[in-house]
Amino acid sequence: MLRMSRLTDYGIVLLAQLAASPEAVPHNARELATATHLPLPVVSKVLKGLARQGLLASHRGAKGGYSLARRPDEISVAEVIAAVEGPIALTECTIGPGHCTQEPLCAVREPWHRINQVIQRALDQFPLSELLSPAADGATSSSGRLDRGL
Amino acid sequence: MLRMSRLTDYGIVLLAQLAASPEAVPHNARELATATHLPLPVVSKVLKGLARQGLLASHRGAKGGYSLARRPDEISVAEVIAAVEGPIALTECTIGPGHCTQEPLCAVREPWHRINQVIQRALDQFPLSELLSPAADGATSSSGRLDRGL
DNA sequence: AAAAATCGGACTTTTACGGTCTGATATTTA
DNA sequence: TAAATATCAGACCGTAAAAGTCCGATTTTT
Repeated sequence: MLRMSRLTDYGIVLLAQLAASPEAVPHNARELATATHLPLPVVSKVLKGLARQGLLASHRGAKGGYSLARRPDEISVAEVIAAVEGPIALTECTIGPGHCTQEPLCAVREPWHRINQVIQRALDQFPLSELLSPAADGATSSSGRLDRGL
Repeated sequence: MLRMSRLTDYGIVLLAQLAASPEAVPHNARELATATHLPLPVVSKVLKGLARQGLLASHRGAKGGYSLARRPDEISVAEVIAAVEGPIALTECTIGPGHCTQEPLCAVREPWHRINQVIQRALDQFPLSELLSPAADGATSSSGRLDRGL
């Protein structure tokens, strides 16, 4: 299935939500949870991770929350994936030496590395800004816009 | 980690092994297991799956075994992945409607679909035959093909 | 008839994912 | 200063999927 962790998907959704909101005002986990219809504890966990990896700036205390650390066009999908679930590596040996017991005998290690690079490159060039759905256009810029219309 | 199932890796290794040997004669599971240093039951399981998906031709009985169903340059990495672990789908909603409860509200479903296509296309154009040749210009040719059609 | 294979599937074990919870710390507000 | 509201760090657990094993049936060759 070549699947990506669901947490990563949540991460993308949350970042997209933040990117869609015009102001630089931090949004807290509760807000984002209701806006995205995701359970609060999960949202909290994901945001924590993204903040630690430097994709989000966190502001503690009352009136605190999270805001994008960079502009949406300067954050790539590859970065988000790597932030949530570690480096992009289709096989274990792609991470680095010593992860696979068959390393010395393996014939396809180097080719896998090439394939991995292809994907890495594709995701590197996919900025967060391009994730904003064309259906939701920016005309509704009056209020917080944290409500995605039901 | 964006990781791929280990079984899929085995599948690639096994197919590469078959592609490397002068064709015609079928190779049985035991042979391939010793050649690739993988446990026999696993090899057997993977080969079965690949045969069922039409990537391998199976020959039962004594002197039987498996052989490639097509030429190595006519089998793509994408096909192998799909054969072992189902369709390439980064998120559940990529498989088809009805897999994700948040479908109607989700803002990033369509963008994910685009990303998925990028990867799909890249893997589609990566033939098994390119897994054998020791690189050289593989990376450049791959990046040359890497065209995100948006 | 015997040997050597695949075939189909059930089965067990293990890992890791998705999700929850709690206590500590920082910041604002009254 | 005290209370309220956040993030922060991490442990914790249940389930599901992955990884691997095994067996009986079937097919083919010798």
